[in-house]
Amino acid sequence: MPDNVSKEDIRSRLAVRPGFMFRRSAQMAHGLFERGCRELGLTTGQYDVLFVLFYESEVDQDRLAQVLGLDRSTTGVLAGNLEKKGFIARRVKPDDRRKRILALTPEGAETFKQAQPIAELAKDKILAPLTEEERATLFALLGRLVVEGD
Amino acid sequence: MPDNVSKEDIRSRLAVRPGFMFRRSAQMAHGLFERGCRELGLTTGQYDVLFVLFYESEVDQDRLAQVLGLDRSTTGVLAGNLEKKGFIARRVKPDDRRKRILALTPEGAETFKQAQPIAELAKDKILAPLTEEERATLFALLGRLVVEGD
DNA sequence: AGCTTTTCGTATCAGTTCATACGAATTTAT
DNA sequence: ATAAATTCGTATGAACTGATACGAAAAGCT
Repeated sequence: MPDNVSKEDIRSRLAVRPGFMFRRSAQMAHGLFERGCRELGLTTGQYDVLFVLFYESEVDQDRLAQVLGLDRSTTGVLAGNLEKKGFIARRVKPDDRRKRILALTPEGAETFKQAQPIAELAKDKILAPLTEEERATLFALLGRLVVEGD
Repeated sequence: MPDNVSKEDIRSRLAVRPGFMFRRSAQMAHGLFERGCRELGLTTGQYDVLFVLFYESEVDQDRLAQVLGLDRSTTGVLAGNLEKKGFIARRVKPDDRRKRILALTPEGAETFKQAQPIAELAKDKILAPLTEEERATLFALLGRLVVEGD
């Protein structure tokens, strides 16, 4: 147990721990997006759901969970909050009554479109310190870590 | 609103969004660590606190929050949970009675030591797909995104 | 058909995270 | 020295996240 450790020392120790750096990155991206989206009342998780629903139809909760890499409980909470806000609608799937089909409402689609420029701005701010090439490198590396199966 | 979008399409759309990829990375690291640490009853956030306290002494909550990049509420909850488990002790700082000095208990230090090999193993698993050089690149890039000020 | 297993969504509980607001203590300004 | 502003911790409320367990529905098996 060393003593007399400077702030820089502890910071550099933390800076090589993947768990810590990933949490900090996610936290920073989350904060930037949400501060920009404050007036729309959209959280990052909710934006992700609208994102999927905007580009894909006939999505049930289980599929949504798989695509977003979430478990069923979390997906249910997210969908519930979006339904409360009137941004998505849930209906039982006729062929398989265990499943609920999710779809954007007109308000949900409209809100998603309004959030697009905010999301772009947040993305730019987050990645501002990196060149185009470095951004590509970063996403390529992360893509190899984040495996589909989970 | 395009239709007939394949699973790969939506995945590749998500794969270039920093918010999404950072969340997924953090989620993966978090899950790996916590599954390994199950029997110790340590979460990643709690491990981070023990990590700082192990290498630094006379840490008050505000300083801890700064180093870990957390706000005061979160830090208070984390410290409270660790205190309940008997892993840390809190005492009022004599010079400034607004502050609480945090310190590892012997049990806390012991548990941290036991968690070390688990943390190393999780780190190896997470970064397994990358070479040493790629890992260095990744941390260098992330380090430039995660700014100290916030 | 009838029984078992699997799948999908939900409910509950715990932990993390932030925003906001409040009380106590300190510091600064007048 | 007294008043105002700032700082530190806490309390409350909301959202995200996973684990576990449960009920309903579908699929598989005998």
